[in-house]
Amino acid sequence: MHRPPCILWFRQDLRLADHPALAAALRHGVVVPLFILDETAPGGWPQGAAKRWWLHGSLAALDHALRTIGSRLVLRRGPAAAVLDEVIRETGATAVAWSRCYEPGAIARDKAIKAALRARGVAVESVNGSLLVEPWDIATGAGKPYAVFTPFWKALRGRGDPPAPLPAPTTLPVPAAMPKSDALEDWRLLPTAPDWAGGLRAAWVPGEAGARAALMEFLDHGLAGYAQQRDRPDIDGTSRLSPYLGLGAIGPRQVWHAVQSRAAAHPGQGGAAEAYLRELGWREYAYHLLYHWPDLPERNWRDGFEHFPWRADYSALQAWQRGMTGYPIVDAGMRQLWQTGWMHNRVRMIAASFLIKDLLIHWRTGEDWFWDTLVDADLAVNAASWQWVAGTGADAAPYFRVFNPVLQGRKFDPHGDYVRRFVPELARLPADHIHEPWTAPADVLRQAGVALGRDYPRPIVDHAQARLRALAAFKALGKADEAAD
DNA sequence: TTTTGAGTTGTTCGA
DNA sequence: GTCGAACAACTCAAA
Repeated sequence: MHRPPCILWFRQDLRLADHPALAAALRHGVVVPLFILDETAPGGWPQGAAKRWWLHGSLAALDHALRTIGSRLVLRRGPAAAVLDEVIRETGATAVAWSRCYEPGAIARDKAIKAALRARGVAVESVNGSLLVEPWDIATGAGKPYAVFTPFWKALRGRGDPPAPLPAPTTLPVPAAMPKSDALEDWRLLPTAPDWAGGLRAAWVPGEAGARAALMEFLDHGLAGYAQQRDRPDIDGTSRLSPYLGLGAIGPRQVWHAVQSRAAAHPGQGGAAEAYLRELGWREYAYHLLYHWPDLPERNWRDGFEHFPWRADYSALQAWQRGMTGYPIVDAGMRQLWQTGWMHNRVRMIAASFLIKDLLIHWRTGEDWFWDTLVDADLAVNAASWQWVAGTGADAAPYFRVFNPVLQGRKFDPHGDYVRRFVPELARLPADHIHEPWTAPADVLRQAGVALGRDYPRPIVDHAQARLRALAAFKALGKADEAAD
């Protein structure tokens, strides 16, 4: 007697280890692993181009991993509810399991699907597979969501370690007849004409095995120096786990426990481990914010910015996007993003500050660009981070904090190696001039083969002036508020 | 209820 | 060259 199968609906949890929904599906006996490409998904944030590339690689890897344990991935395209109905009909499944998503569009979709399925007698299990803590499961003493990070982190950290990660199954029973599957290639998630993904392929191995390798690399070579070196884009002292966390090739509980056990074995690394766990805490906090303020990606979290005089300067925006602002650390970051689908965190702040404060362009414009170009594009993290830099967000930077791209470059890329890597036309400039080529003596420029305005742009704005302009605009905002009151 | 201390990531200026 | 203060005020979280 065959038991009816359970559909495991993969979404942003494309892995086999530490997968509570998979464990739940397995308790039913037979499992149909399903991924649905739903390009009509509600919410207004269709997956960006770089993330689609990442998705392709992650799905290929997941299918491969499933085949090693006797199963395979079923790919279907269409509205999620309709596709689920189809697959339920085809397989006779009596249950569906998934890991929760927290984007407002996904919540609405899943709620409707869950109600419809249960009304028809299909069991639904939705579980937490992607967060250390459910956003509704942590609150201030007054029972409200946290609007400041530090107390949020203290509360989360104070809970001790999250549950230990679950092992990956060694075998996955399949139904007698597996439903048909689309061919991944037919989904055209990869760019063609032109194929701009060469830099992404060189930089990344999507999928669960790639995530494990990145984690090991970080534990062996990044963790010990993390507290000091995470700000150094030339050294790459970060974990580079963000794209894997984004589609769930690895989960935060796995990362947490791996870091903790490494720190336990090397007592000197306790401080570094805490610094890193705190960054996981920021990811959690972004989800906390998005859940409780679902319009975080669209609207200023902090009131009073509705009438801020953002500039519409298309040519400046384009210079920023293309890495042609004339500020080497900004341009290096924007080109790293374009080429590899990722940017070092410190440089993200510098580049974001430049767009918002130096160019006075709306943070949503930057949010959109990052959404399209980042392989780790994450609605919660992206929105929370842009709002933080803009000063419109929770716990935001004070308005007078304006990054100076020259000082930041000197401080965090002291030899200029990061700039040299991504702005090769400046590669021969010596370190003491590489972050402000426009002040380099003529003979230094000549020897380095740089003619400003020809090989590399002059600065599109004067930072000192732009800073004053920003300070005045943000200050006027406060006054306008007072006048309105 | 009121009070109090605190709040990711910076820069500039003047002593 | 180094160092502390100013840059604003506000709101949050907890006692």
